Amino acid sequence: MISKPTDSELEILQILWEFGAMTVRELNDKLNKERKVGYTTSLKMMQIMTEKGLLSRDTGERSHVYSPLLQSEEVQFTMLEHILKTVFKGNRSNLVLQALGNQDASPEEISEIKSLIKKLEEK
Amino acid sequence: MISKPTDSELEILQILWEFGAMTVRELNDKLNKERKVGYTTSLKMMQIMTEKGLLSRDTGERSHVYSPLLQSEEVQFTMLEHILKTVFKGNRSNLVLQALGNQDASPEEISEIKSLIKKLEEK
DNA sequence: TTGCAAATACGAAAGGCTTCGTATATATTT
DNA sequence: AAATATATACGAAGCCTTTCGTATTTGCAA
Repeated sequence: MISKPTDSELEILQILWEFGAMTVRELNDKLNKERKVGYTTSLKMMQIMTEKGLLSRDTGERSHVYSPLLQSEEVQFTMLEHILKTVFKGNRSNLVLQALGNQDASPEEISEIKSLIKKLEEK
Repeated sequence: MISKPTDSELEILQILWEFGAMTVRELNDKLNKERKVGYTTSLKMMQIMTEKGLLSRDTGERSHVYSPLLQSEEVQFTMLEHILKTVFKGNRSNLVLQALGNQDASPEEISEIKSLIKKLEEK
């Protein structure tokens, strides 16, 4: 069973998914473009995430290099299934409707979604 | 700004959304059909949720009656927007695709969603 | 080789969540 | 009225998350 990362952990995972494996220094720099975070805070987070099995690290060099152990799609799936149960009582269509409808989904987004559905049907 | 309830809080909100306002005793009974929870645990949770503005309570009778202050749709919206940002980098179509595709969305569900989209377009 | 810079390790504080025990108040029953 | 049952109030423990300070190690440069 795949764990549900915290928001702070997701912040870190997002960066690793986008840019690939990197050192604490590199990740902390990227994080600091969003908000102020101390270096040792990032370090500690990544160490804990490694313990938890969210990241792996290569200690070959002095500066360890961290990689995500989960793919973004796996976490997306886990998170969606979780709120599907906890806030949508398992009603998948309702979730999609809410995702589509109750706000500013542009016509472009909607048509993109329609074509995705078409592809899905062809399988 | 609407808060993001915890999983335990959602458990309680789900029950209140489904069955309407009720006392701690009633809610605790329903909760205990799912898992073992002490009465004072439910009580404390509901008191805290009241402080937070998630519930209101009527103290007219000896047994206070609690009601949800947020509608289920509001929370659904908040939760979805949150994971849209944190795990989908704002890509709404991707979220919908994941909700639809990477699993057992039945043909019935898909066609239901298509008709929902049609309605959405007509607005 | 001594000193400075940069990295990791570690501990711990602060705050939030969940759980429950105990105390107290209020009804109900005998 | 006394005993029992049922409610709320309150405090606190245990755990997790986030943050950072300090200590230690490692590499590089003067």
